[in-house]
Amino acid sequence: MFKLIKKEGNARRGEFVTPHGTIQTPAFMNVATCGAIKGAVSALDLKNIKCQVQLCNTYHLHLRPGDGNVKALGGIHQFTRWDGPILTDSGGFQVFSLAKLRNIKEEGVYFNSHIDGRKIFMGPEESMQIQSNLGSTIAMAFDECVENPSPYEYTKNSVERTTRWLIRCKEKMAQLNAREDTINKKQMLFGINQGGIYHDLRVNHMKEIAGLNLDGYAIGGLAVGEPTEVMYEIIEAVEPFAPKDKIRYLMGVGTPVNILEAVHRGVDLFDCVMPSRNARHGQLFTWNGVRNLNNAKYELDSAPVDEHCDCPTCRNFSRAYLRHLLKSGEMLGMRLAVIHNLYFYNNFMEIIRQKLDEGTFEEFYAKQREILGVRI
RNA sequence: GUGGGAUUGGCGUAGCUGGUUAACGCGCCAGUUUGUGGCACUGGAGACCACCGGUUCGAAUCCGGUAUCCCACC
Repeated sequence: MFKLIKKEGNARRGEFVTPHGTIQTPAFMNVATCGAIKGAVSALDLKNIKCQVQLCNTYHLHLRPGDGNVKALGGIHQFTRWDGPILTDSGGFQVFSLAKLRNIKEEGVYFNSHIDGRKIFMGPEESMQIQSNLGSTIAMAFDECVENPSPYEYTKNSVERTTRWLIRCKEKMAQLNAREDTINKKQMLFGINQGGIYHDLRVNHMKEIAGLNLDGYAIGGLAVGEPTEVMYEIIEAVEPFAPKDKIRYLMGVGTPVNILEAVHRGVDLFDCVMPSRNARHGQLFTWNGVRNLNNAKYELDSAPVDEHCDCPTCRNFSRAYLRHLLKSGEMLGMRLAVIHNLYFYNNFMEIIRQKLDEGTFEEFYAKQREILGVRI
């Protein structure tokens, strides 16, 4: 299902074939946690911003509107009207981000709903059942994303449990895919590497899960507070042990520079809330660096956000207009900003693929890593 | 006309039994945001406390007057 087309150093150009279409990699997944990209962006807009794949969240959709309802309405593709690939995050990250309301046991995790406080339970089987009901293209294994920093012993025990959970996920997924009434009988499953900042735990875990013949391999538990250098080191440590013939996904990352660095180190797939969240707060990514549109200097600036951008926002609207809309709290301001940032990310990935095709990625990497993070 | 109340950074207010750098919200300015509980979070600039005078070691705070505004009554 994953075809490695070309390599330049460790950087990989590939294709990931799914029942909902082929993803050209490296690729960025557009985050639509509750079935919509925050900022009033629908599946119809995704066609115009070079989106290949979107990411929805198991935990959030389970609570609202309920995975049973989504299944009754034909599944997440029919529901959101996006017919391309959809990856569902397992709810594992919510174990981490809702830490104050959780109780982790061998069988799974007891949460309190953030909506009404009601007690809910999610384990590997429940997560797979929910993701099967949603009918996503790719299901993520149910894992624990340990907070950073965590003690070695805690992390070790957690990783071992995450492995046991992964085996249960795989078994449950096989059962569900064999059922008559399953929406997507070819639902894929990705495993998730954990181990905090401990290289030996990371490497051992990756070796262990590499033998399970999963559809893809994610690196989780990074970009959760550790220095970016530590993140890069862990990618370097783990990469040699990730199967060469499987797609690699770095969860939750990151800035354009982070992505560039990770592609350089052999990662194929990304997702991050940063382009959408930062857009809503006025921070826009451009080829010259990062712009804060709230800044007073844009009050009379009639240029587009990025002169080198062909997105619907930049083709039509000025920095001054966007600044005005954002300052006024108009929804349109967020929408136009989110559209720009997601287009920038998706286009950025397209350019990376192009450079890999041409064999000029390393040159591009060396130049852009100095530019993309600067504030302008 | 009489009585009562008000006047504090751009706006709305707190502080008023007198005591070091006058507080808060909004706005403004800047920064943060990494598998999205939250259109968020952090920081900053900005006020001779309406004006004039008095009491006091010391007044945004007490007293007198002036101005403007609000309410009630005639």
